[in-house]
Amino acid sequence: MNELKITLPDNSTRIVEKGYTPQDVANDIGPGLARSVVVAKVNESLKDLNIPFTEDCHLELLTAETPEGHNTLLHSAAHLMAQAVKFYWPEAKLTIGPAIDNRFYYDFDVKETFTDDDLVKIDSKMHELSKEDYPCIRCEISRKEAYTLFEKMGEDYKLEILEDIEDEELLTSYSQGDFIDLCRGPHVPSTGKIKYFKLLSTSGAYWRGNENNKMLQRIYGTVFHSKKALKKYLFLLEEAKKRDHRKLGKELKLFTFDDEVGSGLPLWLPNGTVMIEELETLAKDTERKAYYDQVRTPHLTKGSLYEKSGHLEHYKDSMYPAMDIDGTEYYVKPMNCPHHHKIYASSPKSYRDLPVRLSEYGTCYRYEKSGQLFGLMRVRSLQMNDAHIYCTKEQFKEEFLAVCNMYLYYFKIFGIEKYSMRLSLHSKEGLGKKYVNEPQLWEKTERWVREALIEGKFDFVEVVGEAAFYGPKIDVQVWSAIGKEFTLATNQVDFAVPKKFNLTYKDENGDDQTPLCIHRAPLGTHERFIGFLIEHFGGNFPLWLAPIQVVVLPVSDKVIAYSEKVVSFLRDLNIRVKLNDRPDKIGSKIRQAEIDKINIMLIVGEKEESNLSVSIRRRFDGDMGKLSLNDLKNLLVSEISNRRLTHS
RNA sequence: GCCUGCGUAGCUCAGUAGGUAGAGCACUUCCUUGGUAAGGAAGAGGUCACCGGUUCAAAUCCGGUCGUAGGCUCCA
Repeated sequence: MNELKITLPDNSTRIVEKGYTPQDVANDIGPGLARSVVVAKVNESLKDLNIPFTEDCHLELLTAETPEGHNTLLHSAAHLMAQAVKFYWPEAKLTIGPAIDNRFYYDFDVKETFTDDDLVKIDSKMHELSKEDYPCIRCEISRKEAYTLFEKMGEDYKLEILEDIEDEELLTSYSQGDFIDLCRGPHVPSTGKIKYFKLLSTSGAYWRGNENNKMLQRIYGTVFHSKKALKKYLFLLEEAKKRDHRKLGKELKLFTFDDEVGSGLPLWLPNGTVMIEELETLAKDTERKAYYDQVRTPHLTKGSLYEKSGHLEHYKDSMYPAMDIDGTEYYVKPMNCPHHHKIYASSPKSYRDLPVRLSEYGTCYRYEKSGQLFGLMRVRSLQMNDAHIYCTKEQFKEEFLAVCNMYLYYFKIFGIEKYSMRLSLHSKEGLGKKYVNEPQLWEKTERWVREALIEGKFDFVEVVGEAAFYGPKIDVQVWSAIGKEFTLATNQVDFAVPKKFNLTYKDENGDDQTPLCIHRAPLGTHERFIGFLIEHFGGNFPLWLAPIQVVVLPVSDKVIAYSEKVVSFLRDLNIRVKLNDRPDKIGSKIRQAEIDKINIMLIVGEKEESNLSVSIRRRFDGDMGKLSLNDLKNLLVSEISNRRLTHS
């Protein structure tokens, strides 16, 4: 049989001779596709374009505009970069060079570190190598051949990688010019396909991501199918920097850090404090409606409490060291749970009392290592929107789902659409170490959580080895403006600690039972949540959340008295209003208000004074004409009390 | 914690064959009373992050500390 049947995505078929390759098919279809195709999908698996067909198959020809094609291009660009690095640093040892979200990197073991000048040098060498258009040649090799080859080349890391590859797996190498790498592929057919790239940054990175291993030199870069797409990506990176909460936090005077206070310890300025207060008000309203009770607990606690809870054992390194008080060790609290357990235990409980929902906006302190600190997203003093729900097994599902739905309720208020729910599970290897050694309980609670999520129709992904030490959890992941991933909110099941604290309730038969505990923080920490909101809104907060809601701008000194009346009228309505009575022109005052991202500007002159009105100008909308004070009141009060989203 | 940058006025930044500092904005005062993104003038403001070293002389060179940026590792 010398003929094969190739089925294309539109279900059309082509009969080709044996020896035909995906690239040949692309050439037959047209020169445009022949040029832009980077990789083939043959019966659902990705293959190089120049591997001949061996059987009848489905074929999809992918350009770098598709996610999988882009991935292949990124990966090939990593090889091209490695080739350029090897040209200048022949002694550099290769490790790994994968594609990641819109970028690629390659880790090298080199004596010196790469400088910005080196990047320029490597970049231009890459362009040369691209112009040479070396074919990327795939070669199947035996384990022994691979071992001999890479040993001869002195590529120690490749030898280590070889040892980890399963015996039966097919080994392949890829070469282009005089560069050769152990790689599974697939790759673009030749280096000429890699044209529109830019090297972005360098950094250190541990071999195999283990901090006990040697630190390697990493170079990040990006590549796209067109110059336009590359420029667009670089532009987006620049735009993202403008939304960075650290930059906006300074510009909008929300928070600050001071060397003499200490790193990771934010000082909340008046504007930022307003936002915290608004968040707490929202949380209190929401929790009151959901039958939570608020509690308060101290910042200091004896070490024995954390020994009992297991926190000292699991998190001692990230707790502030103990202070000796009259011979007893005390710690500043890194979390509120043990205190809430003690509140639960302060009086006997019946099944009729459950669920018990205790909430607190407590400040905790965690000794995050210096390198982990990141603006408001990772801090050492944090205010948690915390609560613990104690319930029976029968109540668990409903309570758990109610918490998940509370997330969604909040997300709707803030217009948060891009997030991902992660079901974080334990790992078998971690039992007795990272995780409490209760294999059956783990299985059982993980099943409950999974079932609850499915029943509640939540989309989620499961990740092994990300659970809390006492149980599985749901983490809501979001991304900061500059692309860092963060856990914004968390919902955790605890089947272990209530037992350690001897928490009980009497069931219908008068027997003691241990409640389950749900730890939840839908608004995470105020620090991180506000950091996220700053970037989410780009500093243009909805009116209810804005530190300064309204600014009154008198056209001249003649109307200052009337302006002050407008201000006190609004202040009496609990609206956060400021008066700009500086002797500047109105244009200058408007400009200042725009820079401060103030939502509503009220322009007041003699015309307005004559009929007790104001001229309203809204950010993004411009001049919106005159309004009577009463209409103004209705507009503002309705928008604020409904927590309306004014703009995205 | 680790790797590599960086740290000059409140903010954004200039300032190298080492010779004790400059701009714009902001701030203060005065003039201007102006209608939807910058009116004008004058003034004040810095132990060049901190500590130590080299030197006749250090913002500049070297070492350390602290802070910060990009990553790595970690995150109850």
